[in-house]
Amino acid sequence: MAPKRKAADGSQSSRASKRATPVPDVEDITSDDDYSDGDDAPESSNLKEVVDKFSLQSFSKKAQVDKTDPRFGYKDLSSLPLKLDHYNRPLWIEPLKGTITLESFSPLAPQAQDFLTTIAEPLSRPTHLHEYRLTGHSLYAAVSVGLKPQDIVEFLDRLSKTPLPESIRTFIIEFTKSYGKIKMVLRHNRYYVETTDPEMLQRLLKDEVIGPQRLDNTEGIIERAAPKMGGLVIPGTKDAAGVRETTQQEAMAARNETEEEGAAVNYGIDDVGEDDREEAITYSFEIPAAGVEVVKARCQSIGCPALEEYDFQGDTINPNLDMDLKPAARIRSYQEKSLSKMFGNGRAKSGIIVLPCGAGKTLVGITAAATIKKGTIVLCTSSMSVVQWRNEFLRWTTIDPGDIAIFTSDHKEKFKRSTGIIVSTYSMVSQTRARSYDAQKMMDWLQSREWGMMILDEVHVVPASMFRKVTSAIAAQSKLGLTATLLREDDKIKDLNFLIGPKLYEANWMELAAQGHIAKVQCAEVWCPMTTEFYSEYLRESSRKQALLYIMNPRKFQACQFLIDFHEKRGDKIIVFSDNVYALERYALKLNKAYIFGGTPQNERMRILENFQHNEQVNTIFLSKIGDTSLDLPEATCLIQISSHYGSRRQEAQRLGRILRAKRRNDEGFNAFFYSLVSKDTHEMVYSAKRQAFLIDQGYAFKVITHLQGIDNYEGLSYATPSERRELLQEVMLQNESSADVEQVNDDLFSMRTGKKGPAKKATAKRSAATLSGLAGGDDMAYIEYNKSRNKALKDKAGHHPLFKKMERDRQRRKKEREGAD
DNA sequence: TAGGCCGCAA
DNA sequence: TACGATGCGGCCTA
Repeated sequence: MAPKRKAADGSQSSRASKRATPVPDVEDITSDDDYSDGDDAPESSNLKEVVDKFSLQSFSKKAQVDKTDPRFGYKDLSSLPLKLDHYNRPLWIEPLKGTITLESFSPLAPQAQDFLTTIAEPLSRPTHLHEYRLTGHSLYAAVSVGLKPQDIVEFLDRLSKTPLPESIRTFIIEFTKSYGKIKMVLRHNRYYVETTDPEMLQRLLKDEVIGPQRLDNTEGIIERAAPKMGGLVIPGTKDAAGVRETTQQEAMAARNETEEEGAAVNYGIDDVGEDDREEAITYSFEIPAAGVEVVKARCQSIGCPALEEYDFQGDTINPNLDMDLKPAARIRSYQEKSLSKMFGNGRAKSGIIVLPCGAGKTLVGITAAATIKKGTIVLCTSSMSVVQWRNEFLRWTTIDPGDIAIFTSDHKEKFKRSTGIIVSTYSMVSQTRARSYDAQKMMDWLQSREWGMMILDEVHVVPASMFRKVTSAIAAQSKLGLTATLLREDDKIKDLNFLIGPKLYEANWMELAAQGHIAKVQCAEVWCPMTTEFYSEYLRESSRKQALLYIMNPRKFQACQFLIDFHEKRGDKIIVFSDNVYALERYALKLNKAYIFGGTPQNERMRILENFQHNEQVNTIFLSKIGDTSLDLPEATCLIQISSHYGSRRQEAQRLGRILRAKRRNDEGFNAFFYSLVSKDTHEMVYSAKRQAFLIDQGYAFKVITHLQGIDNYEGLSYATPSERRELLQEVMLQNESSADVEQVNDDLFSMRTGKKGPAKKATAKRSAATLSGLAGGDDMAYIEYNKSRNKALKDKAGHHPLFKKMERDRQRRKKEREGAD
């Protein structure tokens, strides 16, 4: 069934999801049957019915009859009547897809923007027009922070230029009717299914799966007043500063419900201006802990997923952790806003917070932990960030160092007292192969405990098949995912909705830059023409080798050299990124700069980074993709990208993130510069366009530079003469061969020995023939000699660089695999 | 304690 | 799309 629906509007929805952080359509909520446990055939068809009933598409069917001209795509609103004072209203609402376009120059825009980020998914936010979309999950997130459907409808109607389309109104009302109505609550360490809607309660009790789960020995249906924000104050906020003196003493003992009259803060959505939650009554019934998974799966499959909330203030069984933010610590407004989405009703909601790099994700996680004050487990991608997290905890909070422990392969600690914080890596926890004895003991311990919160750093890695295991392996009351780039090039990002929870908050990069929290960056794409020699080889080669040709394009090298020199003279600190290690090394050696790649030993890395940070003489470093994630980079102000991983938007965003901390310089209105060097008329252009999509949706404008001013009379430009370029080409072609297919090609070039026969080998031989003919000059001997010494140099290097050994190993292994397959 | 090996990610 | 280059973390061995 799912494929059929997908086929119906596949092209449109997939195109939309490529634009920005992809958002699942309504249909996605349940289309993956393999994830909801215990789904058998009749249930699935039932679930399809329900989902269809609630999908925006089905509401729009009627509207689709009078199809608008397809040339205008889905944004043709010409058939809708305009309100008389439409120029005062900033929203265009599209009835078929639920796309909302905001005129961000309207005076009402700031207010509208706040609201829209709550109820809809941001798709694209360039300077003048912002695009959002209403989806099931966005509405889910909206109701989970306490918004009422009427509020949403009213608000949209008020700001829309056209009367609110009926399809949208129905969608919101019908959808929210069942969505977010059910809450899974843990109170005094007992699990309750809770709802404010008596009808829903009846439906649940009659349900063949959920009904029997109800515990009989309890008092049945429990009625109680819905919780309010009460005395909860998020530490580090302005309110906390005022409240601290008065409440700290009591708070130290235990926060409890009697604190109702404490300095309550309105953490709801201020824009709506109404908070009628006081009188709400909730109904709940208890289920056994073992039934939680079953009930959650069932709720998901009947189209009304249960919100997971943790009533940590009422949790008297899990011991409290003695930890507070240091008095000096203040969190920023957007951090506070994101946390208020999480703690909107005084409980901890599970979900994901998206903040750009350098905007203080760690502090958000730490503040959340300091708010809950229960045992917390933090998971990171690398052991380096494990150490950083621990240090940040010690830096920002009053936690006793003995209460925070590290669990990695070479550090297996437990905290001293009854509760505390554990920092670990995903791979440590999701390991399926044999564990060392210590690790196993540690894992048993982790799994035997109940954690107040699980913080998932770089949460976009969680959907990977291995890492997703962690969510079930460890029992945590609430989960907080943090990431800068909620992006993957596969479609697994939607899995996060049921693995972790909805997206609670996504910051607007441009806004943070305007407020000075992150750097303002000038992005530029520099188009470097290919030299004729390189281009003719490029046209001849297979795609794998084309890549090396456009990376090693001499004009690109010159552009890089020129830009480095230009920015060094301005006093910038420059990072040059290259995914390709060969190019990285060649560029760096030629320009006499330091470079770090995977094979660089740890102490060497430290030495280079140290110098880059403090030594006035070292202003440029070259990094392989090691710099994308796993290096703690010092502040840089200029970034040049010479080669990158195909069309990965995540990588582009992550790299840009490396200069977002830069705030020193402020000439020309920019703090930092981001250059992407692209060889013109090659496939690189296509990738480059794809890569930029995310940043453009965040509002960045890429300036295209086709000619660098002043490069013509620049002294000492490399590869200025044709003979130098030819030499480079020769080198590249040879390196290309040996790096891509060393065994076979070397057989062809340097020995008379005929290798094993096979189709792959034949093709290689043909390619290398073409290569030879393309090289300048007739004296092949000369360059064979040259190549020999080059190989020797590589061999010598192999002594110091594990990479070269490993490369060789991998090559051998692949070769064996190929042969084995034949 | 370093380095080999393996599985995994995107 | 599939592919595959590069890198990482963990366990095991010398």
